[in-house]
Amino acid sequence: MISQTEENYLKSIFKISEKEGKAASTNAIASDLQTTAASVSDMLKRLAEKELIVYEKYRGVELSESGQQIATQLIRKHRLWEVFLVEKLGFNWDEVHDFAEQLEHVQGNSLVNRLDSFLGNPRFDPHGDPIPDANGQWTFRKQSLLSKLQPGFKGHITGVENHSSDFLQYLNQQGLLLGKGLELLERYPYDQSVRVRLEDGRELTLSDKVTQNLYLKEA
Amino acid sequence: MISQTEENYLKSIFKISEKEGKAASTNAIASDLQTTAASVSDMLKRLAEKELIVYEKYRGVELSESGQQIATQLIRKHRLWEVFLVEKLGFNWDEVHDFAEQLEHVQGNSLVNRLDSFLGNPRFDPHGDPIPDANGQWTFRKQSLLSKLQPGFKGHITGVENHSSDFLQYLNQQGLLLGKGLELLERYPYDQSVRVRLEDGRELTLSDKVTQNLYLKEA
DNA sequence: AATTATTTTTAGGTTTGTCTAAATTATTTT
DNA sequence: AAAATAATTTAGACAAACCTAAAAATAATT
Repeated sequence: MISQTEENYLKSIFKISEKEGKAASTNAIASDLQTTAASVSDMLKRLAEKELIVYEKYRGVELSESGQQIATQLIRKHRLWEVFLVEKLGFNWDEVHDFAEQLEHVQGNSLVNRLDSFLGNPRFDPHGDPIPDANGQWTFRKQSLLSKLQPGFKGHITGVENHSSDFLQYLNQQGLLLGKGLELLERYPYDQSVRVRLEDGRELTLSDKVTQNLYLKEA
Repeated sequence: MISQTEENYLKSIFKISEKEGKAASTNAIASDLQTTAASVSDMLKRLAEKELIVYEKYRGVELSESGQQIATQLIRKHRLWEVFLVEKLGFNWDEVHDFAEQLEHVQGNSLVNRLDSFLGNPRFDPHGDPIPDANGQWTFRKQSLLSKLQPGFKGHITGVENHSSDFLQYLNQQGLLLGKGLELLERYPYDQSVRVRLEDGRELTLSDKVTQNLYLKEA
């Protein structure tokens, strides 16, 4: 058996390893889970004993095969529940994270698999993040940060890098929702802000802080 | 803040007090929660300090006003999730208890209230048990155990007393589902078994063990 | 290379929830 | 009413998950 706390550690290690592309450091985990390095050190010993991670003292930590499987299924559950909360219960995309954080710990494969069918086997969650299937397979998608694209680019919004509710609410206000089409008109070198035209004809100026957190896919 | 364990104690005390009609004993709680009397004694002290229960040493325990509110909301959540699992995800009524037992601990009023709307504000769960509303109000319904009814009675199935999956699966097999109409033809005094005719014309003999666990309402 | 700074681990302690065994209180039986 | 039985509480321990403070190891700087 694996506790909810242990599950959260595995998820955190997965997330950090993925982003950094290398073993997760004790401090990075502590900061992600809002706890102390000492607590993390403690826990890593336990997780290593259960062979959920590969851990060398002072050298950071990576998930083992079984740890990776568990983390993947947690992310699957988290994101499917987010789809449920938005699609079926009518929550906004900035309101669902905390609920999903709890729901992902509910045990039982038949539940998550039936939920998947009920939702029509969605491949992406309300933030555009991919949902692994029951076998842990990911759907990949070519998408680029708006900050990396050139004027003249036409495409639609496919995801966000920053998931904070502040940012999501800002996007809501500006009508920058998932799937929305837009064209990149111009980039101002001075502050890297950009001018875009939405599919409804509206024109907006977006700061670099926005463009660095918005993913788009070519039309 | 209140832990999941504490929540389970409150629910157990609620259930026992309701059934026995008096304060819950330490032993009854221990047996219900599959733990020891010593552990219960420990926990009762903590719950009393938080004023969630009214507790007099050696005299059993009852819920306080706030304890009762929490227990009621837990039951509300449990039963609404059961409706979801059966109505939306297609589970059988004998498969949903363990999932609901986990889902009931998910925190956040907006979730349960939106779930309630999504399900069409059901007043009864898949076992016929009433679902309290957001204010903790219960819907009452006149229903009688089949064992207490007289030959000639006509009505339909409204609930079960025993919630074990064994019993629920037996009812499934016999087609004795919630809402099914039936007529009580005869009771055999020797073993208190009864002969009934279902709405589809089929006739069945039911043992006292069944009739003592099946609720009916007059047509 | 030596010193300084940072990161990580260890040591020791707290809280929650559990247990067994022993002591105490309540209830039932004789 | 006394004795026996049952129920409950206390005492003392343990594991999980956390903490602070101190020690040790690694990385960065001079």
